[in-house]
Amino acid sequence: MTATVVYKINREKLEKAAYILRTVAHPTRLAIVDLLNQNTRLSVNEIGEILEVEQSLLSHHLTTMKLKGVLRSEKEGQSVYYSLKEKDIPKLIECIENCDCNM
Amino acid sequence: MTATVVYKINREKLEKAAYILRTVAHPTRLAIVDLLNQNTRLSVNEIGEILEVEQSLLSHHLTTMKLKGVLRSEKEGQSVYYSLKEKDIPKLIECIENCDCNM
DNA sequence: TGTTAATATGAACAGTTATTCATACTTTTG
DNA sequence: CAAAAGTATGAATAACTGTTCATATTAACA
Repeated sequence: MTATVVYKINREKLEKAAYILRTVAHPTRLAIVDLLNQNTRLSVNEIGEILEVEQSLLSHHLTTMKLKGVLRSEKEGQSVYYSLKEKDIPKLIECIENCDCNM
Repeated sequence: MTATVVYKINREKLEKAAYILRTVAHPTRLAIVDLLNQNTRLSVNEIGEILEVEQSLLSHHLTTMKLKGVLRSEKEGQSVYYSLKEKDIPKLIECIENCDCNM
């Protein structure tokens, strides 16, 4: 017997969502999103100091997040400033923060 | 010069959040969450039929999600019914669905 | 112009995750 | 009680991801 349930989200949307979630599903990267949600923009250096992440590793994270459409960057002198490209993403973080679940 | 920003989320919370996100950051698993959000509970069989996922693969996914605290299960006869353990998770999905971003 | 600061890049490796396949377990039914 | 239905398990492998290290690039500055 077939279940009488109609499935409503399409594959494409699911793939996209999963893609974004994967991009953000990392402690450091979550921290970056949170940080950039509070500060509009920060240089790589500043982020590195605040989060205490090694230069190269941080750069890799930032590059990835930019590549995947989560961040944008603008160069100014020697510094590169990163900011959130998608304002919807912090909402995700908010959900998680406000959730007092025992997971 | 040190950035004048205080960082507010702690490591532990970030790890937890990333852990949950990783668990859910997969098209099939997102679909499962969405499905169980609309239907309170479904058997493995039903989920498999609706999503057209192979038995063993689905079982692996469900087991993982249960193990990580996202789902719960109850056996009834031959069937095993899965349901959402954490009601906060669908909120994440909602965020994603309502987001018309170009990510 | 040579040195320093800020950031990026790429290769290498380790670790994790997804998928498949074969098989096992448990419950129902003929 | 044998067969079928529903589900789980474990091993094997492939694919992906995170991290480190060494090095490159670019801009500022003495």
